[in-house]
Amino acid sequence: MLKKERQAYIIQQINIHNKVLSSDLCVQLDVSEDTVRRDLQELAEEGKLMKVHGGALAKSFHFTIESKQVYSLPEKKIIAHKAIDLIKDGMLVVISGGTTMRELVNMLPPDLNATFVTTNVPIALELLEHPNAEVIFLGNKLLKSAQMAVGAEVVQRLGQIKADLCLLGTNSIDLHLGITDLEWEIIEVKKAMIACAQKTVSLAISEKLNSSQRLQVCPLDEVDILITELDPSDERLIPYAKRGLSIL
Amino acid sequence: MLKKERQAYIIQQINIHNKVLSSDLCVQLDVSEDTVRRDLQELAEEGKLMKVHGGALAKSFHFTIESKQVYSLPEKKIIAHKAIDLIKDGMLVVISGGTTMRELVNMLPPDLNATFVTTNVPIALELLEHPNAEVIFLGNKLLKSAQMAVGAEVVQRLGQIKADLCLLGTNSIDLHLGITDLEWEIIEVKKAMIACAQKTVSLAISEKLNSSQRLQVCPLDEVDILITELDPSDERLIPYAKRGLSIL
DNA sequence: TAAGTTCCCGCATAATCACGCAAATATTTT
DNA sequence: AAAATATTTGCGTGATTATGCGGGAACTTA
Repeated sequence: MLKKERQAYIIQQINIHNKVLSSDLCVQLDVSEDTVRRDLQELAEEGKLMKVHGGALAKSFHFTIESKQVYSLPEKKIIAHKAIDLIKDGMLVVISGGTTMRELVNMLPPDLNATFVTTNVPIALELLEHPNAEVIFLGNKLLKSAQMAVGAEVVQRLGQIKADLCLLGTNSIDLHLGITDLEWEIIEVKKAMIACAQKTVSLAISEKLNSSQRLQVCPLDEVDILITELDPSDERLIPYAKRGLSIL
Repeated sequence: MLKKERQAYIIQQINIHNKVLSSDLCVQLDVSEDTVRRDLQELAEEGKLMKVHGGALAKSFHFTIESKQVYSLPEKKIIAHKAIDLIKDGMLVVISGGTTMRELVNMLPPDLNATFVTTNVPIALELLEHPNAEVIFLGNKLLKSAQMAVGAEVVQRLGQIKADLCLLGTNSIDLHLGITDLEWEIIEVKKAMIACAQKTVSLAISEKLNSSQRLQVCPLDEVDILITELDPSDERLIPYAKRGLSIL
């Protein structure tokens, strides 16, 4: 069996199970543990997976483990700042959750007169502190992990809205699947958010570029603008620009 | 199971429940307590959580506890404690806003399995921290002054609910007008809350007795139970008892 | 205070890893 | 096609890591 084949098999297993054990692989592939380990190491260097003691995990684990609850990372401030310029007086803005978004809300100019629609509780609370923002919370059952309202009711009500802008906190974005996320219920809501807005903006710090989770929120061509903390000319962004996204 | 996998699971649990017990984890993950403890310690060193005797807490939990002590008047604690006894497993509870209510939510026993309906943002956020509570947020336009959703949409959806209990944070209560409040939009919602519940409970600290605002929420006879920090035999409560309210 | 947990420490065991080397295999050159 | 070169693989060795267990200390709770 060829090396490439083996590695393809490993990736496949990772995609299915989100993890592999070296011990399993060396039986399935009929090679020594060393070989498996070397394969994993190589794949890890290519960023295809995450090597750990005893095997490897899908890259998505990285986000669970490294869940930076750090509120104000400088990167997030930069992103927030860029995004704020897109919001004009009188706009109706649909806004998702996440710490970047909270940062953004916090930085909104006090004299801005816009209406915000959200399903995320901390964001709503933050928006309430703004002197002029009108806040609409689409409620329903709340999802604990994301602190947001989810479900058919929310999706339906989003369908009745025609927004100018959709600001999307993005967990993972890559060229293949576009924007992806972890939980089905979140996907549903985000999809509806995108659908109801004229322009969709994805806010992602650069480390979330070229990573993907299991479930697709939307393909790349449904995203209009991509905002990262990087300079638009950064090479990491070029493939996205080629796909027609505006980069800020 | 891989170590990182375990740790990811722990982080997930922390994100959902804001806390974990070592004893629970070592059953769920099928490892010894030592291993769990070592995992927690490691995660604590990385700043992902906060280790405490018996388990670990989310890092944010600490902050919320500290900020909570600002509004924790002892009277409110007493009231909250009395009210909690009314909430049983499986109940559907409609709950309004206010600091007393926040105190109450904070003190809910972790093993309580109830569903809560609210329109108040900080209450919703607090409820999300509870490990077992199901939270339903009825959303719409948010009223800044009360940090809650108001409007016809909310009233209508409350009309579709049949709740066991309505916990009402009360600004003013007197013998003539019953419960009163300041703003029209709040009144509307509170009325609907009372109407949809089998039992209405008014939570008020004693200084709010015998005071009234401009607008009536409901007359006294629509309130079933009145909870204050006073002893039920206190003379200030006797007139209310005579009007048929249960006093706790 | 006393009982029951939980924690901490060191140790033993087993699994996993890293490294060098030589054999096997693949690729390029002649 | 043969030789030369490069790459890949497996194995042995010793180092590193992960885990469970015992015993005593520290903490919690009644």
